Amino acid sequence: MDTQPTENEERRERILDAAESLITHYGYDKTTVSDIAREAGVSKGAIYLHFDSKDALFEALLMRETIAYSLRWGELIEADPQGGTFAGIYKSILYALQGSDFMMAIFKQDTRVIGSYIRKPDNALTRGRTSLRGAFVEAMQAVGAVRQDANPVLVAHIMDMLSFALVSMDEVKPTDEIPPFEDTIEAIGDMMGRAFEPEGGADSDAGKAVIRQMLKPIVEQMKNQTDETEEQ
Amino acid sequence: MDTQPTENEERRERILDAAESLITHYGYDKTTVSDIAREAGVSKGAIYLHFDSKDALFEALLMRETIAYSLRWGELIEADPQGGTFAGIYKSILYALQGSDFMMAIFKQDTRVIGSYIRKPDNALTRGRTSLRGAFVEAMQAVGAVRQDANPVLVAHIMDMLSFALVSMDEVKPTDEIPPFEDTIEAIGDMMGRAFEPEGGADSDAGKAVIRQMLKPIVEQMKNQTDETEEQ
DNA sequence: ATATGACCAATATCGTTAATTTGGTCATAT
DNA sequence: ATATGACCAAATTAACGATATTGGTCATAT
Repeated sequence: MDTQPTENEERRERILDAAESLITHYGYDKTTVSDIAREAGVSKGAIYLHFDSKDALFEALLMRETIAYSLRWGELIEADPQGGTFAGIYKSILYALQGSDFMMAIFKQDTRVIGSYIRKPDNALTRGRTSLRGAFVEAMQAVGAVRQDANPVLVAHIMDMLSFALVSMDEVKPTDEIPPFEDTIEAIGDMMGRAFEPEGGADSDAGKAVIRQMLKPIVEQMKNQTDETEEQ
Repeated sequence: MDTQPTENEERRERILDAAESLITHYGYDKTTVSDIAREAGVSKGAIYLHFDSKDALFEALLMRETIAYSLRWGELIEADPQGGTFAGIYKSILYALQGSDFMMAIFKQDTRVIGSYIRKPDNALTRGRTSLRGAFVEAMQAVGAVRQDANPVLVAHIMDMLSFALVSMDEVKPTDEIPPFEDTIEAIGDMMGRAFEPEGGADSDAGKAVIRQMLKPIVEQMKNQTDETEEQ
């Protein structure tokens, strides 16, 4: 149970770093395993000591980035005293996208980045896409952070729509007509607060508790993931 | 100044009908001029008596459908006593999309439908995409139908995001996880009302006046369009 | 006058083969 | 033990002439 990464773990991370950079830049299809090996400064064979296949490498990257992304918005929420309100949480979820072109590509299902991976049956993207957000809205409603008369399914769907549109509008409007990322997120947060939070304003701490509860399995899954790696 | 359509106008409409059906179904590239002629029951040469080129035909179709779409939501607004509120107007704008697969494809910039047309420099889709909605929100604000402290540009952008996402979510989520069109529109309308209408609730008639004013040039353009056709 | 469809140049698609690249392996070196 | 990169079968891409299709025209028929 050492906390500092072994040489192996470090190299695994380097490979994933290289893969992330190359795939977000050139896409899954045009990025070859040799490219990743060269970029990571390891031999091609070494890649296969860590991952069963190119697909498995991509899935590991997806897993790592999803977890990192979740932890990132978790931290944003904790850092802000008012971060636990419904609007505050959603804003953090959107803000945390900033800087991760990879996660943005995943959110917009960018076929140029994901390439042929998406077409594979039973892939990690179409699988596991069970509406986690519906449950989140319900939980927020249960602690009084969301208006009681709001429909959780529809609120969750609007959240999905907005996060998708946030990262996709560059394909619809010319860039110079799109407001800055931060401005848009603030406007969305303001709107969500007015529309879905209860009259009196919501309790931030209750919301933070919901988030901690929801992040718990993710953090644990991260540990399992590390264990599995060491088995290989 | 006859009100009933001439034989020529009727045939022009038939051609556009055929084009709309074929293009929404098979896309711009795979729909040939001969296909349109056959479907419309006219010769290929006849098409060129009405339109300069395949591109011009597409642009005429786009124009016709945009005008028809605008008149449709205009009517929906007039028909509803509360249709002139900010939320009411936006709901009508979204409802009017229903039934027109062509307009939906335009809204989502569906490359399968639009095909190579979009790639042409200075086409009718990228041109004329000047933010009409910003002006609309400002006008609504001027008559007190939108909160004074709302940023018109950002409100307009959120409207663009939501309408884009409304017609595009089928590419992100499996169909069975997407709520019915009507339910989503109602939820969006409810949200927009709570978030952007002034406290006391807005005056519906003032909003209708704004809409009439905005539709006026469109209706006139429709007349001009008809005149131009007769010149050709 | 008006509409037609055979006709044409330009472009796109197809069929085929050759050449290259790719994911993945494994004998070898360290 | 561990890492390497030459190596391989499978798949992708390039090349390219043959074929078919397309947008657009115009002599002809009505």
